[in-house]
Amino acid sequence: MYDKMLRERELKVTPQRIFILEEIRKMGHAGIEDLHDKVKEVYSSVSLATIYKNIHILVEENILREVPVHGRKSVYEINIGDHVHMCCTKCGEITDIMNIDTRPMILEAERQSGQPYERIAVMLQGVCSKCRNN
Amino acid sequence: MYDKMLRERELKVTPQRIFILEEIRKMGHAGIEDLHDKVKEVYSSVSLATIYKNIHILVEENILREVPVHGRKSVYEINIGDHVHMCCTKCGEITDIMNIDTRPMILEAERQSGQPYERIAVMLQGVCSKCRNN
DNA sequence: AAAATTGTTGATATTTTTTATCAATATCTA
DNA sequence: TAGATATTGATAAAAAATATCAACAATTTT
Repeated sequence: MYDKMLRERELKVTPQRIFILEEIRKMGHAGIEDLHDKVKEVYSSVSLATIYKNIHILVEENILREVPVHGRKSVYEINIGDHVHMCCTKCGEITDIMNIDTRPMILEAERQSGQPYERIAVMLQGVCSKCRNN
Repeated sequence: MYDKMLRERELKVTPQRIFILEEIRKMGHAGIEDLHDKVKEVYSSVSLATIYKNIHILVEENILREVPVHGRKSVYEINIGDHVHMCCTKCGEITDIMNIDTRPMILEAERQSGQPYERIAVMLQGVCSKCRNN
């Protein structure tokens, strides 16, 4: 699955790398430290540097995307294109909101400024339904 | 000007603090290190810790806002409420886009998820007109 | 206006986070 | 399967952020 993506970019298909990608997909959004912990469960000797190096190269190659978060460290997700994020101001959980079309906002910005935009990152902040009901 | 905002929150009005706020307003968006350099020009002995402490408390008190940026450290701006940011992928400059209404997107998200959102942060990425013409 | 109170500053130490280095090893190519 | 090349893991180094605390400044109280 990720094999092909890596090969296309001439990145070597190592078990650690595959595991990192699969873990991020499972987790949805993962921080460096979370990831390191998860990977260690299987590759107990994995170095933190390996996590950093992989995250960097995978973001550079557009396989992952960085999601910067207010007040804490970035998390990373599989690059599935632009979409809206929500961050709970109480528990901090980050979730995707997939059904909001961001193109109208991009088009409006392009119309106003006369310059094209390649990407848009939207982060909504509020209390999630789980926290709201507790 | 910032005196009142600080007093209302029972923060002491120190020259360093005022200068930091005025400098951020002038610069539009400032990173910690930029700020430290600017403040040092006038208060040559200002400690980096003072910059950090002020940024933190001023963000907490909603006088400043953090603007997280992909691939680098956050910058900070005077809190003028939600608005769209643009970051040039070539020169890195961050600018405000003031005339895009973010409420429709918030309303749509609220309609879909049935939960309220207090804030929205939008970051557009593209090559700015200055870079485009060079 | 001086004294008391309280918060802030600056200096520095410490911690945390990230990057660099490099030999050993694993992946891939031919 | 051998050779070329990239990746890993260990660790050192650098960079970024936070904690500590005495001296000081802003504000409040008297």
